[in-house]
Amino acid sequence: MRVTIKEIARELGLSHSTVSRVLNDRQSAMVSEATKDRIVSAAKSMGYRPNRIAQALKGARSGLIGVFMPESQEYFFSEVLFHLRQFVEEAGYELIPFSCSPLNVEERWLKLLRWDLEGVLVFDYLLFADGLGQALLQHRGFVPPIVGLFNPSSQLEDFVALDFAPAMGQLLDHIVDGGARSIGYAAVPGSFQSAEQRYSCFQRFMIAHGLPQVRIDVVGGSTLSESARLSTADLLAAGEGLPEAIFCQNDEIALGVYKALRDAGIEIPRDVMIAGCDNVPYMAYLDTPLTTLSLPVEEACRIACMALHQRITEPEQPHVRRMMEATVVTRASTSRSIRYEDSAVPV
Amino acid sequence: MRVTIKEIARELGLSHSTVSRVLNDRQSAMVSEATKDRIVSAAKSMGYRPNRIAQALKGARSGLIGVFMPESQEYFFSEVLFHLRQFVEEAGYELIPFSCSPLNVEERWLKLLRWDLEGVLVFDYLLFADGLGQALLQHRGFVPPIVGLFNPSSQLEDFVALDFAPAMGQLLDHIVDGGARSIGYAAVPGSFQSAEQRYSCFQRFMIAHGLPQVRIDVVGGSTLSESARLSTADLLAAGEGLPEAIFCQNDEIALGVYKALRDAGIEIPRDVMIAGCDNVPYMAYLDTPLTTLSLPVEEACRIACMALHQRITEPEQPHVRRMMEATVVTRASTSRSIRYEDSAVPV
DNA sequence: TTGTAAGCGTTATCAT
DNA sequence: ATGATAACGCTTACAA
Repeated sequence: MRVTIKEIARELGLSHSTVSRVLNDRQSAMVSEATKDRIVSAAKSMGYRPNRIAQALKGARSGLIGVFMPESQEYFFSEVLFHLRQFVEEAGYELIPFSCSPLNVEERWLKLLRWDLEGVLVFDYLLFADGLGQALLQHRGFVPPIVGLFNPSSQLEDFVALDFAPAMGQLLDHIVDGGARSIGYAAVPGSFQSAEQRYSCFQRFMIAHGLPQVRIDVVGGSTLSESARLSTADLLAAGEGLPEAIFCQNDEIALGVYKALRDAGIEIPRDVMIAGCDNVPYMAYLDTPLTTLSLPVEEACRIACMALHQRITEPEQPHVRRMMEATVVTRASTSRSIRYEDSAVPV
Repeated sequence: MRVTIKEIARELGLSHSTVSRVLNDRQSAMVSEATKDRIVSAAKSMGYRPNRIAQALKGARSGLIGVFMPESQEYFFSEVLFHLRQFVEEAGYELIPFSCSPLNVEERWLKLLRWDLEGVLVFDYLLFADGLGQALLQHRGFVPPIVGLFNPSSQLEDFVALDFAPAMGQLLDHIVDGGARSIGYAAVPGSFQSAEQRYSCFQRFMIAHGLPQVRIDVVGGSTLSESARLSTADLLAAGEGLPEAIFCQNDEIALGVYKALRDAGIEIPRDVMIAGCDNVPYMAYLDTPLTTLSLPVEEACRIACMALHQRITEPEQPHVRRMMEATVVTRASTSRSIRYEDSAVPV
């Protein structure tokens, strides 16, 4: 059996409240040194460990923070999870991730809410897809503080999101400067809002510059990279000619496009330039390193965790609606003349 | 405030036990249809959600399973976490990850034990480094069922681990068949047991075949790939000559080695063959796709979760000490003649 | 300085 | 068919 404070109390002939006092160091000031010592050493020798479940039930603090996230293997999500865990644990909470697919969002969200979490971090483009989020948040009953992640048009009161517009502009300028006229946009059709923001940036830029744009739909395949490789191979087989540059919704897609082109003997960036998004570290090690948009993921996670912690401890603080900017990491895949070694961006 | 069964009871002029009965569908057989309906609809309209913390405190089941894991950004760990979460959630639990660094293993382990988890999945080479694990498990007090992950020499009663020996043998045969004589082993010095198993396989093979071996220590740098790239570049600068093939402890290291060689104008596999370990999917998309050892991660996670679930529900079952075999994924980075498209292994 | 008792939200065993 | 009550392990007024 588990060792409880009652056990210790019984063993020592004390009451369990005295034991609790000492072990929590709450009102232990007024406990005699003698009994204090007895209790501490008994606790140690008996292997006492406070029961967080009981503490959570009693007190206001459960010490748990939830993450509501898509069930995805993309590098981006594991990177985010890594940093969130780091910051949440630093702040003395434990992080409990709830993943969901488009099919069970509501079920999982309700499951999450059962754990009386102190706060929740939400990839909220997911929650708000199809207005589902509105419906969910209007579920009656208490909902803990929520901080939204990475949705620039978040409906939530607190959120941290990314602005791709400036970086997209710089990147497209750089690509056009390099001599490309027609530019393709490779993406999974029907994507989420944060991705659509990138697409509308792209469209506006192309129209403003009077350049021809091509949409490359990434479909089929088992993984994102594989989908992209196959879709690009199909495009090549169709023989309709390629755009002179391709911007990809993320680095996984860029990798598949890259591979399909290389396998077809197409030179990058000479024949076609490629750029991705997310700055997946592996992409810097390709024979032709990939230009990409870099997201301040760690910093965003830090801010999100701080915001949540603050909302938990001081509920009346003003909202946190923080936009952060992506930056361009120019590498060889878009650089026809100079070969940039790494992340230096000549503006 | 949160809606509780007491609230509902008060609202309806019933006792909270009746409400509980109905909402749990336990002894609700003997509750009149009328009140049953009233309770269910009241619960719905008031937004009642059962409090898992209270349920956990009362009953035996907390519904929580912990993962004790290193604080690492390697792809392998996020892959494992992804699959564990999937299977654990399928079985109706929630997964709560506890990451730790070598510096705070004990502290984190004790934190974990406070959550009266129903079971724990442990990367136990971590727990058992320096005999710490033995010490930890001998902490007095109740310890929940534990299943060890990926440590072939696990001290735990239940574990799932990987056997690299057959795959290592096949891979080295394949490399030697391809014409390489001297082979390097690139690794971070002072690694864990499961990595050391690979190294001793390598050593035995090389000695048995009378071939010269080179140890390449991967040190410095901020990420594993970067360490490997720098270490390899140093080796090249030293001008001592390279081995004809290099086996790398994992794919991240292989990627860094690959990049250093390519940047130096060295052809792969013509001048030097490279192989890695872990089958990180990105590595299949390099200009010269990387040969690697593929681990049955998903299957191993499935078995580990099943084993834990079984140990929880039927504690008296026999131990699960399951070894699974890695397989060779032969790709172009070790294939001087034929270019293998993907995973086909000609034995 | 220490003990008693109430209560957190449940479930479960009694009564009624 | 329903209600009263105890219990899970803990914290915390309040009493002694």
